[in-house]
Amino acid sequence: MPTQQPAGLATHAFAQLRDAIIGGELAPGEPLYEIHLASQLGMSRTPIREALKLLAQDGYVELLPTRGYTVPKRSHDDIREFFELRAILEAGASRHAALRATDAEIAQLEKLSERYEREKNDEKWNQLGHEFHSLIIAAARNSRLATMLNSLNTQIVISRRSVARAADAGRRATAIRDHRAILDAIKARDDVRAEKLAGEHVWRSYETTLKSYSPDLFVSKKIR
Amino acid sequence: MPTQQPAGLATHAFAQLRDAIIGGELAPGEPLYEIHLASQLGMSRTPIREALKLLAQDGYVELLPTRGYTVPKRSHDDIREFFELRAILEAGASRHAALRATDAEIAQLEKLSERYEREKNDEKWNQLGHEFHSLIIAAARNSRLATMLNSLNTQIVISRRSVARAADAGRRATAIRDHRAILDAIKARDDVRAEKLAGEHVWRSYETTLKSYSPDLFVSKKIR
DNA sequence: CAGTTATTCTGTGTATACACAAAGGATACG
DNA sequence: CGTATCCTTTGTGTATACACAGAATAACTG
Repeated sequence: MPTQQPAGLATHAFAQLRDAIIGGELAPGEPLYEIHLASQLGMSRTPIREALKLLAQDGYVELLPTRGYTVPKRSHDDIREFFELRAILEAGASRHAALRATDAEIAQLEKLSERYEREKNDEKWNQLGHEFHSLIIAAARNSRLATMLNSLNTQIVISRRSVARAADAGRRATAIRDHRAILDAIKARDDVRAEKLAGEHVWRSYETTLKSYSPDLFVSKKIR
Repeated sequence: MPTQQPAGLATHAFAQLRDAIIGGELAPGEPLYEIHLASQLGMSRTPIREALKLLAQDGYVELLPTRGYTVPKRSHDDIREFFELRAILEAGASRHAALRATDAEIAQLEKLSERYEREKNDEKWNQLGHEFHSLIIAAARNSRLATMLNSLNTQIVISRRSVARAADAGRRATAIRDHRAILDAIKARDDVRAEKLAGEHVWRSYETTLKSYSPDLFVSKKIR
């Protein structure tokens, strides 16, 4: 039996709405009305309200003055901010992970990495990549950092959904090479290199995302 | 006339409670009851509830299973996480600020820095230091990063309040030297150096905070 | 017919009543 | 006197009713 600790309608509404937004069933720009959602989810306005307030604080929805909630549209500047932040945090996490990961964690990373390199199915491949990052984050031993990064990563997923991008072969090879390099740095306990590589890795994924988001506006920049 | 845009009792309650926690009027470990706070602030439970939920998400209060809210006690591990996170973010902000700050912003930083070095009053001196950091964060051009850092910084203030520390002469001199060095790096548009210096600066402030928090448990570590 | 003003309609903001679960203490029983 | 059970108390979780503000629309006027 899974963890059945808090329950609560508000929690349920939160998860339900968040997944709907991530899944793309609620498109950006779409208005969200408490009353409507309440009847739709079979509960009163109160728990819906709480869920929306929480979602708003995480950036999943936006509250217009007194006119209601909407799923926000992401501007190019928003995308940039997301990835900058993620690059900073992921780099920091990798640095700490290089110094703090247990041998068992490193072995697990190695295993994950091998499966990652072999996996053909796009969906599963993405999932494995996500697990790899999560494990590094866990090894960094900073719960607040972990919470932020996880929230940020799911939000970035939203941005990607909105452009229906493809995982072409080139991107795949690059990602695999990046992951391998980061793992090697962690195994060598080289925190400085792990930090640098993780930052560059995120930056590269930013470039591909941006490219598919709006090809004509894309300009290549030097990685630092 | 000041900005009178959102208003709302919930917003008011949020600010009121947050300031009470920061100010130390609500001590860590103290239980917070919706009903009590409601009558105390002259409003109903509803806006109080919202404020508490939001405060909980920011880490200002903690929600026990179904037994109510409390102001959380900070463990040494919490303090470490705070400062690690702040070091990572502040370093990243400084790096971007070095590349993006306008000449006007740099001039303003220069001015602030001079006042900072001269100011004798402890209270005002701290305030100026905070403004210095805020300006750098603003120059980094990342609103999400800014929001996180500001929230984090006020929470760190809480940890400090709880130990009533003194700004001794040594700490003051070190801080002034650090700020000057960071400013120089930004003026030189040297993002790598700015990043490194900002990280080290936060780390040093961690050491002093930890020292005053529990002198006997303090162990000096090498800065990286 | 255009521009201005009422009015209604739709949404959130707030207050309040009730449901329910858990902790603490009193009481009955061994 | 110790222990288990029941009851009361105290708190949050949820539902609902009302207040209020803004936008859209209808009506009115020149």
